[in-house]
Amino acid sequence: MDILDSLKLNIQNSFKELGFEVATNDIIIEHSKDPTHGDYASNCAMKFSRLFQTNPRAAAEKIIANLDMSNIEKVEIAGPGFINFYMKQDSLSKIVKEIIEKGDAFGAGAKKNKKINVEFVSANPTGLLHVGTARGAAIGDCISRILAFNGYDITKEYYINDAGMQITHLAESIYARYLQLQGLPFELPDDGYHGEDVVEIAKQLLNEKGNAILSMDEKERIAFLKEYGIKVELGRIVEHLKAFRVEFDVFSSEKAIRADNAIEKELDFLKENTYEKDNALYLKTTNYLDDKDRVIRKSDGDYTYFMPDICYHVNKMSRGFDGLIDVLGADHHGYINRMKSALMMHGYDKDVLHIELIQMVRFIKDGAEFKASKRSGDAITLHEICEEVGVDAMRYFFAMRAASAHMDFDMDLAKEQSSNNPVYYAQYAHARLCSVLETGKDISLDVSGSLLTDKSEIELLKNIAKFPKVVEDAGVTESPYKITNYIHELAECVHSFYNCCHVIDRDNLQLSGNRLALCKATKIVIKNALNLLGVSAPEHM
RNA sequence: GCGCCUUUAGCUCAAUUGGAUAGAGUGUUAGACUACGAAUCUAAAGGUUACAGGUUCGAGUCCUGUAAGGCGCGCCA
Repeated sequence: MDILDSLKLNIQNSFKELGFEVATNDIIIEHSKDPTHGDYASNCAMKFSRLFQTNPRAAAEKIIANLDMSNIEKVEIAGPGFINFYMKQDSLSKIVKEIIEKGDAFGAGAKKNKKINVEFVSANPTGLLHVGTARGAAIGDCISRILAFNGYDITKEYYINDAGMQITHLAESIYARYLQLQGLPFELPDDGYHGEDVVEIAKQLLNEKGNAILSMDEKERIAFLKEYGIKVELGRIVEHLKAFRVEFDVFSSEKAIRADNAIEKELDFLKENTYEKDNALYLKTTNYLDDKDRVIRKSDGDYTYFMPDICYHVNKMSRGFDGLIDVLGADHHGYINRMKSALMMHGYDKDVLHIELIQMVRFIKDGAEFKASKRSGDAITLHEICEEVGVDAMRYFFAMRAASAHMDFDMDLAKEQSSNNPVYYAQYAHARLCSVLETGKDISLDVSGSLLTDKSEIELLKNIAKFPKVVEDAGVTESPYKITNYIHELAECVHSFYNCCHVIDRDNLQLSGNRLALCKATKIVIKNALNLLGVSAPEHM
């Protein structure tokens, strides 16, 4: 059992002795920010002072009197009624052994036996991924990794909108370029895609098929070009995402979802929640969470985007997931309540679907906002920026901030690849530890940690010990930035320790053995933490 | 006009979900290698948490109002 849990239990037992039942989750133990407040602190005396019908400090006295002191050096009551704990050295240092034993698994949560589906990116395969989608890709992937480490069964899914108008526009654009390449008269559609990538596809098409496309009738041609275009575009997207260390378990196609009359069946299921108005079919989402009913079938007979998406979400639930997470751009926020409403019509709780909104990224270039548009083809692609900035820096940068925070991406700074980038700070700490361990590889490790008493060593011990709690917190709040904050804190401790404690001293092998073991344990934690972000932990830089 | 998000140090962001003196990075200033990696460390300076009320032992955090910015508000996706 880790040190925080045992403290909680200790306090809980003390309450029990006094005749009060308190849940472990209601007992909060904090890491003291200020060393004069001890190693850990609890506000339980203040929080539960009502139980005691006395003031918090007097309540604290009673709680303390019933504590088991075997791991505790001393206890103090401070301020309005905080209880500050000073731990015995060995209760802090035993974490070293535990981490080294658990290795890659240190920090992982127990199996939850819950299946969670995380859908993210899901960009239309109509062009290269641009940097705007990169934030969603990074955060979606980090959330998946964090939840998996917490013990959930995670399926990462990409939804391909291959049945809508956008794809038709893509097909028309490819055809226009195809005509152009052969010197024939052509016209780029207004709603088309004007990027260089479409020209590439047309060239490839010409190479493979020659002028065979010309002889197709329009319907056949569009169908063929849609499929052809999607295959090429999606292939590139997948390739670039892979380079960004984002890989999906499942690709779902809108076209496939629509097959087998799925929409009609769904409509039939929903029929009591629909009504016709002006020849269009409305879904009564206002009966649930929405502020407005939504059209699902237009007056021309086509379905709106919402309709197949309902089928898609129902489809996901039917595959046995306990929860769905959609990572969407913040401009889709109007979408949350209508989709939850649709799922509620199926009897699901509104909380089975959790939508993580990713706020807009503003790109700054040469000190001014840079507007990038996909259709005009002047957007900076994910692929380009990865090559310039590096995948580690990109991923860390995006993970660093809460998804809900508006964020500026300074392209010039990012491209600078200077030591300003916080990812190097963490990676450097890891590389340094590796280097020390290499230098002292002939010295046998002492995992007891009994000689670790320096202030910087104690700080480091406390920090590596709290990793499992950080993982859990980042999991329940779906917040990768909590991992980056932690990594930074940890790296700070490492560098500080490194500067004031000389690790390898051949005249004092016992102390060296203690410190090398601490280095090894810390190295494991940094690596595990970076892995949750999909950032590498290099041994040399 | 309505809805969602945001407002904290010069700039970019945190604050253990209501706790102690609001913290990091960056930028500015002053120091530190004849030892394991100076991409580092040790300090200093920088704040009326947008504003006004309210809730309580206690508010950056919760409730109300005001102001500023972003994004939505389609039989588009």
